[in-house]
Amino acid sequence: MQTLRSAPPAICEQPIDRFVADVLPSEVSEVARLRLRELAQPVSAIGGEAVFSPCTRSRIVHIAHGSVRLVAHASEQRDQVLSFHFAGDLVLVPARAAHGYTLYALGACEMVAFAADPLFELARSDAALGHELLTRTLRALARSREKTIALGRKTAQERVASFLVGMAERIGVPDDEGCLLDLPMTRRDIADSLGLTIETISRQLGELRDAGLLATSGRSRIRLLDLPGLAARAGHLPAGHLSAGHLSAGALTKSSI
Amino acid sequence: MQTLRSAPPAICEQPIDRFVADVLPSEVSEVARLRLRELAQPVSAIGGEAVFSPCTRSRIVHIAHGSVRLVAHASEQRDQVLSFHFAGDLVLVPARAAHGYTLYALGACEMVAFAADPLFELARSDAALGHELLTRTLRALARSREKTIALGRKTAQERVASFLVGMAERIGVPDDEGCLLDLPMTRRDIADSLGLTIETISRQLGELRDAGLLATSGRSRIRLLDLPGLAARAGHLPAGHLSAGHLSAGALTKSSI
DNA sequence: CGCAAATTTGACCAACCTCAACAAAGGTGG
DNA sequence: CCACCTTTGTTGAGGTTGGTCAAATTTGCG
Repeated sequence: MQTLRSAPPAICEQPIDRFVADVLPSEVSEVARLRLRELAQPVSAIGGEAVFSPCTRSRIVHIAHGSVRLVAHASEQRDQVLSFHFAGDLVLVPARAAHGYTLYALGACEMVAFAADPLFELARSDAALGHELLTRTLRALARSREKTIALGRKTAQERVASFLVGMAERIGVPDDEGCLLDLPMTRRDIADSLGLTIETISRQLGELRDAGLLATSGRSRIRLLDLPGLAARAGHLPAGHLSAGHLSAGALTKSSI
Repeated sequence: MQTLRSAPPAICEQPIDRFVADVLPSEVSEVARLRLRELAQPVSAIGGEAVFSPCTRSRIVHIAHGSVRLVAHASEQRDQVLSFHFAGDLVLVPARAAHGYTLYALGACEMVAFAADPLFELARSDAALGHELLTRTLRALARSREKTIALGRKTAQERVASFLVGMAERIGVPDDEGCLLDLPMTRRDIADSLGLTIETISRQLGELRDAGLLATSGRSRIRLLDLPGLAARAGHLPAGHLSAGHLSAGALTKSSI
């Protein structure tokens, strides 16, 4: 991956190189690569920091290291977390419209940001880049729809179980006795993501613990002891006959807008 | 738009031609057009009919005439309407994954369906088609996020007001005294879309009527008398300083996946 | 070790749901 | 064109889930 130009002495991989490796398909034209490097804008943030406070122009952000939450402001004191994103993901932060949007770092983050419009313009002429953006946007849409189902028609317990199963797929570490989760977000983040309160999150986690489905240790460590049991409580269809389509569960494991 | 091949004697426009006119950018290559005609699958449905009952392969459906609702089945007796779509829109009906999905006609419908995979494959080589699909998918994502905000953090009244404002933008007919809506969906459809019950929809419409914001006549006719007032009750940011970005409110008016 | 922030737990409350009865709409057949 | 009838929508009474407020407890950092 010889993509460095004026190679800065890097201890670890530079965010821009991580972006190239993660997002650019090998068929992307050389001219598009150069244009992307022109548009790329490196961004760092520390935990809790608002990356695009009042986001005035839509942006596409690639997460090289760390994790973030994308928040919509429904009103004073009412935030809705639209999505969580981890290293390797691409996030679309929309410009203010009917609501305002902000991207917050959940911990120290290294990112590469692009103004959305020139990026989409570039995709108009480069089919490989366009296809990559389309694929990721479709994944984001699938996740957003899952969230719609959860918020519209699921109980508090089902929402929490869905959240845990979803996080297990994305950042869970397989383990002899289930799956280990080290959540970078607080209870408030989870509550604002699931349309609940921190108290309800706490109570539901307690119930799932009492039911033997998980064990907690400290603030952020959760061991999932019975993933199928959790999926059942999440109101998911029984697994096993999932189709192998373009957007099947497996395809959703990594990276999305 | 000379896209007819073996011109069938058509009284009105054929669905496939409507699709070509609505969706295909003029730059789409001739070879891609031919391939699209191969993949296209005309579909008709009457009101209430399930178009893809248990949707096994992901599909992209273009609505030539009529309107539809995309439904996710959270469980027996618990449906969530993910989106409504009208003539000119493109809908992605996902294959069964964690939940099952079905597309229902809201009235008599003429559509053109595609298996999603070959369509995306075609977009991989044709940048213009890819860009069109990307643009529409981004709109769908923006709408889905709006719904997430509504379901996660809005009261029943705010949800109903948001719904009305959104429908006004899509199918409202401007009128000397506000905006006239002729809703093709039932109260149940609205309830399943907003994560509420039909009784709550009815009561909230009653309150908005008593507040002088709208007038109803019959089951489906609603006259919106005070759009700014409704937008305020919807919890929207005050209008006026909306950015002109790729996905600003105006750009969302028509067509999406 | 001390402390501020995060989380848990408990008691109470309200928004919305459930169940039930009623009214209106609008299609059908006479 | 009208009476009937089914479907859809409205209204009311009471229950439940999850929210609110407050206090106790834990975490993990300095």
